[in-house]
Amino acid sequence: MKDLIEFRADVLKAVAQSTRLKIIDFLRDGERCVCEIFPAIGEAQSNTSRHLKMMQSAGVLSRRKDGLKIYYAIKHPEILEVIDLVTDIVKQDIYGRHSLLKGA
Amino acid sequence: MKDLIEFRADVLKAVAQSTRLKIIDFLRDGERCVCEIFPAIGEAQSNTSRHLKMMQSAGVLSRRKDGLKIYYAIKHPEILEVIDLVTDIVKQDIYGRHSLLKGA
DNA sequence: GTACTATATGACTATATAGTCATAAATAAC
DNA sequence: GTTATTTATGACTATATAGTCATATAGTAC
Repeated sequence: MKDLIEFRADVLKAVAQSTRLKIIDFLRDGERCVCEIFPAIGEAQSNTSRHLKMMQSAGVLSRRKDGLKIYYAIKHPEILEVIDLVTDIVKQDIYGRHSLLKGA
Repeated sequence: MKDLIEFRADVLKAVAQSTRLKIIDFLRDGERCVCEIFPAIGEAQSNTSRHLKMMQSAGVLSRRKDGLKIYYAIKHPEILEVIDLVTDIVKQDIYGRHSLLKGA
């Protein structure tokens, strides 16, 4: 049976990919249906649907059905804190290291 | 060139795997050499070395050489906050969902 | 120099992942 | 019923990842 460490890895994996990070950023303002999400992030509907399902399975997104549409939302606000902390790390470390902030 | 979103994905990927989470947990108390890390987590030296290198490349670990030994440490304390937040999510959500807390 | 210790890496296998395209399933409107 | 809309999924390809084993590299002790 899966233990705590594997569940933690699953949640982290669910947010550790560019397309999924774009989805999460788009969901910051609240729930959105698939038909709003995939054009916003510039990915195919089928690929977007797979990523949404994956994040829901990991416990990162919630899913609500309303007629034809399926609305996804960020399930735990802590996920946004996680991403903001990682953004801090990147800005301190990697961005500096690669001199991407020449203009800043 | 890599953009902010890809660097964030790299950092998250660096912590989104069981073996690497074990390493990070072991490094909570401070820096350790490879010869201490791999027996502690129960992995082969070569595999441990690859994971350490990967985490250092992503900016998650620092590396210090002292004679024959290489000491790795958590570079940004925010990483531990990230993992603690994810642990909270798992305890709220996944652990509950899978009824692993029957005794709690 | 040799012998030993600690770490990294090349070559490989097996599995997982991201993405595409076509299509299925479910609901809505008529 | 038919048609249109929205989402999910099967089948597939290409790439990435985790791990193993043997060996190379770098430093220490003699």
